[in-house]
Amino acid sequence: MSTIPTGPLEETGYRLTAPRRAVLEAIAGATRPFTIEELSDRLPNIGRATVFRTIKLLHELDIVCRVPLEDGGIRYERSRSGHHHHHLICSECGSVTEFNDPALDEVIEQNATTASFELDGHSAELYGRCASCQAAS
Amino acid sequence: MSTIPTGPLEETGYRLTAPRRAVLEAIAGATRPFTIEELSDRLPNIGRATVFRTIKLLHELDIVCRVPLEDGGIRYERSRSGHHHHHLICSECGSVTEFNDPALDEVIEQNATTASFELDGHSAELYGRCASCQAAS
DNA sequence: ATGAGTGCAAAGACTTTGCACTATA
DNA sequence: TATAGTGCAAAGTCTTTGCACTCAT
Repeated sequence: MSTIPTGPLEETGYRLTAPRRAVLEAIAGATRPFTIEELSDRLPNIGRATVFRTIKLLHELDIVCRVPLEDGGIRYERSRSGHHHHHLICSECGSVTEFNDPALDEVIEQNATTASFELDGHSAELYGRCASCQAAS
Repeated sequence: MSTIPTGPLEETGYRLTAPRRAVLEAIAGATRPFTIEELSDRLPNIGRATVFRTIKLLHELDIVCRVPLEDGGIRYERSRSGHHHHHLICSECGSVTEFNDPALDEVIEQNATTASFELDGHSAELYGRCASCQAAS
């Protein structure tokens, strides 16, 4: 079970309320990137608006990050502190696996430099079929 | 001025109608990635639903592709035939520049291979400030 | 002529907002 | 206790759908 990162909230002057704790726990317990709806369903005692507001806040504080899907949909997941990563998204079972490759980040930075572009952030998502779905067919 | 690619529509058995021509022209004339709303505003005589349906169709036929923005928004642009490319998206002026880097694609493929992932497609977007916005500040 | 395509308006899905109430700091 | 945060319901957005009509083939 993961630790719930309450620090960033308190440190930034936000109040640590029961609904926020509940959202943080649900996020910490999530086994894969989730939609607002899934999160909200898991938290029936918390208003949907609050879930939206909380996720928006956590996203601003970099506690959660967005996972853009191929169909334009969006999921969220806990940010690994400071470690930027990318995703392997299975279009068959929907599983999302993280990976990290310094070479990839480097190539991206090189492209930005070449274009005289001041890089703030980037996203790289790979879409296809995961190993288990391949094995299953 | 770019040529309007009507071929893919006809070849696939879709009818080449006046509204579709108009959408294709608007796309060909676009100087930067557009939203459905912008496109629809440019085509006041065409029903919004038709614009949605047409873009959906063109996206399936790979005539347009999605440009995912950092804030989760989506824009579209003409696909360069067969040439997968990536974007430099300026968060200040909103300009989108394409780039292409075989090294980037290669690193991505390597990661997929390492993870035994069957790669269908990928997206890589770089967010930051373009050269002119840097110069302007 | 005939069925794909269209426009309109209604319905849906998703997200935000207003406001009175609650509870943290 | 002062005010950030919450819940609810209403209001927005954005997108899709139903249906009768039109038009490309």
